[in-house]
Amino acid sequence: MSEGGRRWVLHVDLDQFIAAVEVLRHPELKGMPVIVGGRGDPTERAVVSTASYEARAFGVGSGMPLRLAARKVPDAVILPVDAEAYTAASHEVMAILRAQPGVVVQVLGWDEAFLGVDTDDPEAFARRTQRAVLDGTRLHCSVGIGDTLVRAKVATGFGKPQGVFRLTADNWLEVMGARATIELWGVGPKVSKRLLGLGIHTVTELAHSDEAPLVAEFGPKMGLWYRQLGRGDGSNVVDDTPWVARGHGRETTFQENIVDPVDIRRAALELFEQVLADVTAEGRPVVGVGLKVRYAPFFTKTFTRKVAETFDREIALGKTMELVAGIEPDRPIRLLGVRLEMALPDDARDGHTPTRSGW
DNA sequence: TCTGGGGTCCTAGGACCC
DNA sequence: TCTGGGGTCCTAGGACCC
Repeated sequence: MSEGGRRWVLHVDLDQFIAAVEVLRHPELKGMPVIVGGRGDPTERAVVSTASYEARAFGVGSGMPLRLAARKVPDAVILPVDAEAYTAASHEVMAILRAQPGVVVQVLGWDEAFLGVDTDDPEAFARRTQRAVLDGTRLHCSVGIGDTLVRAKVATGFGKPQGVFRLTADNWLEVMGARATIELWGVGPKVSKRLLGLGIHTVTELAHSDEAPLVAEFGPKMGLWYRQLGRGDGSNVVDDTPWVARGHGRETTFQENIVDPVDIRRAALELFEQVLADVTAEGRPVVGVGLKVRYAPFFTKTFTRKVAETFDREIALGKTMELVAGIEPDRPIRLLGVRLEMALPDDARDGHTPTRSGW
């Protein structure tokens, strides 16, 4: 199966995936600004899931409030999120990726995956993979090539759209070194700010930083991890062990804030039943319950409770309602979430199941 | 402009035990 | 009044990703 050659990591990322799937089944939308989000109603509280490149040209991006996006692009076609359609398209793409010769596939989400492959010509492999995905699904993708997972993941951004880009130890600092740390995968607004507080602005500065201040600021694990991230170093192992969910949750944003305890209890109960159905379908005992409350205007609180390992609905429900009783009275609530943690299956408890950080 | 919904993982600090 | 050292478990909360 193997082509020989050295080990490469490829990161495959579908271009404007959700919008592209919508255009495939609504061909008349091709070339138009398409925005997918919420229930497709820009007067509701919701955010943008994906915008087509035509809409992005107006400054619309994922995570932006739908209301604002609609104002920026008055002519946009706004569609509701259709998770089932995207899941189906995703399965088709992943099946094609797994069919590539000699490849190990680790799925990261709806629209992206790592591929591990031994080859002397990763660019050619990437191009063949793009072709196979396009022929099989009519979807375009970009491919990052790296000698580590981190470098492959970051490389993809330079390949978009429809391109291929390679990042290795040889060109990592040349390409990334002068950039701000927030451009690293896993560094967000908070961490980049705290890094600035340590005098670290760029990727190069992070890569060459002393470990002591990083450890003092972020702890022994994350401190070292961030420096490694700055170097692009880390694992190059693509792990196709099936992902095992740690839990399931449901949350809902109320179009009108709620404050009445009766409404709160009813909403919590409804969410609980939905999550319980998801968890029951997996057949694993519940080991914890969690509640997430977003008070208006924007302040989030989470509570968790451990539950004796149980399948018992009443026990889990009782703990959930204990948490509900702790909600601050008289404060308007805009979001409520219920989450159930599940026991890991026996064969996954010894750390065999992959984790999503730590590479 | 006003911030979804689904997740994961890490850390701090308190309780408790020996 | 001043109070060890080590460990585990649990909860709350922070941060990030797609």
